[in-house]
Order: sequence, then C-alpha cells, then structure tokens
Amino acid sequence: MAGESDRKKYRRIATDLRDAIRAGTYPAGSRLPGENALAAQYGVSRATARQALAQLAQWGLTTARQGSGNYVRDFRPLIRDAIKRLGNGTWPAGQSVWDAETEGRSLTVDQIEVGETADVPDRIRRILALSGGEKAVKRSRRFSVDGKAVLVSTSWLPASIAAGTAIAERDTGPGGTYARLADLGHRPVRFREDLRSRMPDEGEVERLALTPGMPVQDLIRTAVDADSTVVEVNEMTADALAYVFRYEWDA
Amino acid sequence: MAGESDRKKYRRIATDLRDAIRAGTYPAGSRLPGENALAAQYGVSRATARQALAQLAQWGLTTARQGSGNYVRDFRPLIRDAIKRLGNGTWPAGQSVWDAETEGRSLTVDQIEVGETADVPDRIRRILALSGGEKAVKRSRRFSVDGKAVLVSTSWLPASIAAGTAIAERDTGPGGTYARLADLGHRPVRFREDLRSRMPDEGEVERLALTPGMPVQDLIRTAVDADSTVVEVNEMTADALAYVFRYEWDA
DNA sequence: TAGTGGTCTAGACCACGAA
DNA sequence: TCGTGGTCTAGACCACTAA
Repeated sequence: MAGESDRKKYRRIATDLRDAIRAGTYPAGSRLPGENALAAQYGVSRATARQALAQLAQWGLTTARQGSGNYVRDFRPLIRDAIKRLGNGTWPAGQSVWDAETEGRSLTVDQIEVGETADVPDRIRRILALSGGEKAVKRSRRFSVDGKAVLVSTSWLPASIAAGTAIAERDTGPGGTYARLADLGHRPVRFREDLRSRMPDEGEVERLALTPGMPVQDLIRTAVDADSTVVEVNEMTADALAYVFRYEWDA
Repeated sequence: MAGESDRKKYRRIATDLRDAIRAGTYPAGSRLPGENALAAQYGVSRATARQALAQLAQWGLTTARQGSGNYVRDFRPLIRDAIKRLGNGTWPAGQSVWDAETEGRSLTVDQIEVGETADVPDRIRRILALSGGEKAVKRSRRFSVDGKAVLVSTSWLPASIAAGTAIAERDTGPGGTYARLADLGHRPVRFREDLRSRMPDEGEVERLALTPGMPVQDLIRTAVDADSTVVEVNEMTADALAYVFRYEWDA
C-alpha cells in the first residue's frame, strides 16, 4: 500500500506507523512508540523521528501530548442535519458514507454568554444591517460531546428586536430563540447557511482542544423574516473532524 | 494584536511576518524573506527560521516553493449555491460573509474520464445498493479556476440504469446527466449532500495543487428518484480554501 | 524523579528553480 | 551556476506528565 516517495526516512517511518495503525497494531487511543524509541529502532536522529510523528499528526491520525506520548486519534463524527422536517421513508437503508453516531453520546453545553453589546464584528454588522454604534444581542455557547469540545456557536440579533426580551436572557423559554422571534412578529421564514473550512487561530485551538494542524469548519446561518429583515446571524466554528454537515431538499 | 505566547522565537518571527502580511507589507503573491535572511535578521539558527515559515504555511497564509521562496497566498473563494432555484429578491443586499467572486473568472475542465466499470469503492457500492460484481457508470472531472485546480468530481450511476445511454458518453447532451435520467424514467426528486472537512492524502495534494497542511472539503451528493432508488452518487473533493458552500431553504 | 515531547543550535548535503 | 527550500545529524536544555 505504501508505494509513495518513501526514499525520505521520515516518510518511511510515518507510513510504517500509518499502516500499523490501519492494521490495528495501534488501536484508537493507544500510544505510539516515542521519539527516542523510533530514533533507536530506525537508526535515525531524534529530529527525524520527530518529523515522522509530526507527519502522522498532520494526517489527522494521531495527537501529541507533551510529557506523555503520541496517541492514536479516535473520533466518529456527529451528523448535523440542517434541513430536517422529514421523518418519512424517502431514503433507502443505504445510510451515510461516513461512520457517524449521534445516539448514546453525552452532550454538554458550557461557556454560555448572553447579553446586549455594541461590540459587533463588522462582518456581522453588515449582514444585520446595523448602523455605527447600534447594539446587538449576543448569545454564545460551547458544545461538547463525551467531554470533547466540538462546536462554538455565537448568535447575533438586532437589539432593536431582541433587547429586553427573553432572547436576551439565559433561558429563552420553550421553542427557543426562534419561537420568541415569532412571538415578536419576526418569525424566520427563510434560512441561508454558508460553510467554509479553514485552519484555526490559536484561541480556537485552545477552545476546541484541537490537534494542531487540523482544520475547523465555519458555518454562518442567516435567518430572515417575512419582511426580508435579517433577524439572526449565527456564527459556528466546529472541530472539522467531529462533524458531518447534511442538507436534504426536494428537486 | 500579538499578545500570545511569543516567548518562543519561531512564534515571534511567525507573528511578525503575519502582522506584516496583514499590514500589506507583503501583498498577495509577493515573496517573503528567505530562511537564511530571517535567520540572520533575528539571530537564530536556520532551523528556527524554517519553523517560523512552516507556521505561516500551516496558518494558510503562505506557500513554499522549492528553489524559489515563500509566497503570500491569494485566493478568494467561489460560492457554490447548491439549492438555487430562487432568483427572487428574498435576500437583502447584506451579501455574503466572505469575499467571493464567481464572475470574470475562467473555469476550465480537464482530466475527464467516462466509462463503465466494476471497480466501485465499497462506500459507493453500499449507497447505490450494488451487489458484488455489479457495474456502475463512472464520470470523473477536474475543475480549475484561473488555472488553479479547485475541485475533483466523480459521479457514479448504476449500470443497470445508465449503461449504453448518453450518460456513459463524454457529452451527455442538453440538460446533462439529470435530464437523461429523467428521459429514462428516473428523474431525481430528492437530494442529499453530506459535507466533511479533512486533511488530503498525497494524491489529492498533487491533483488539486494544494499547499501542504491545508484541508480539503469532501462533499457527497446522493440523488433518488420517485421510487426511492438511488440513481446517482457524486463524490467531490475541493480545495477547502477555494470554496464556500451555500444552502438556502424555507422554514 | 524519570521519561516524554517542545524548542533550539550549528553544522551538512541534496533537489530544485531562476538567471 | 547560485540561491532557495527540503532533509538530516548530534548534540543541548526546558516544560510537562506520570509514577
């Protein structure tokens, strides 16, 4: 399987380890041989062994823990089905392309932050059509699955609509933000989601406990009401390896 | 702006260069100081200067060209609007979050491959509900924008439906594959798209001319007809930085 | 405290690109 | 040909983790 340009020593070591991982020699969560062990085993300098382990991490196969070792990653992605509504049996049993599990996994929410603020990023200001110092209601949360942070979500709504309502409270009540918007005469009737993958900045690496070198998925949802007023912009950043984003629609 | 853990020398150099890029000192396409120049300038070893440049590449800001230098990346993403249909003015002028351009850019297609084959990956077999040696029609293409490869698309259809039809030809005729499926009594009525971001393998790095360390976006579209038969599976792999994926729907 | 990964030095040789 | 980035060595010290 490894017929690549394995003239390079570090690539040879990396592909050896990769194949061993695939073969099950190192199951998910297990520890690989250390830098010194590999250097001795292959008769190379520690820097070269290190480079091989870095390659594995960059492939998304392992994650390095200082003072401990390199460990085989384990993560089956969650499926986020944006356009749900249909429980009918339109889809055959074929299932998804990727292994994925939603059930039997514990979801927790923390780093909740709710409040009115004038500190709104320009890209959000533009979409919400907010003028200079105009305020917005900001709702920020972090989601974790089985203890691993997977998604940070920040929602923005015009203060002219949401200020002083349940939307500006921690608990928005039954039905959540969208139900409250409907109560206020601003029921969302149309949604747009823009997805983009990119490399994270340092704050995101920390907040999502990302393996260095692995991407994040950005998702920006925009909701408009019947008057074509943008009533919410929700900016999400997800651990790209933790999620599959699904969209379904009729022709 | 750079109040991070800049105790590390390579981080200090990397953030310096990053800020200079942001400030416009090094515009898109321009060349950064080389490894030796940086080593001399900062009084560090070449390995450390190298590590700093590697950090910039990993942030997606630059790209290294052997024998030449490190260059500032330039790429505004394309928008792929999956669920089009509506030209109506539902959306206010607010526009997209990301800079994006579709107009005035030249789109080219190459590496076209069309034919009937029994060599179908298992994950595709499962979705198409193909039995053991059953064949499929495969249509593969690569898309480039302004000379830069951005997307590889491979479409699979059951041979029992598509073999011997225009779908198995290079030119599928007016309306394309879906129009032909409709002619054959298998008009797609429902679509599903699963998106996932991941790190590319070596073949993809080459085929999409990717900067090492940057992610790709996987997209798998499944189309079913009125009888809930899966009539097409289209697997796309895109340069993640080249694309924004957009979905719009009514509540 | 012992072992791990993280950073860094000061050299070396090679492959590649542009002049 | 010459400068560039790519690979590699053989050391060193530090920060962190686990026992």
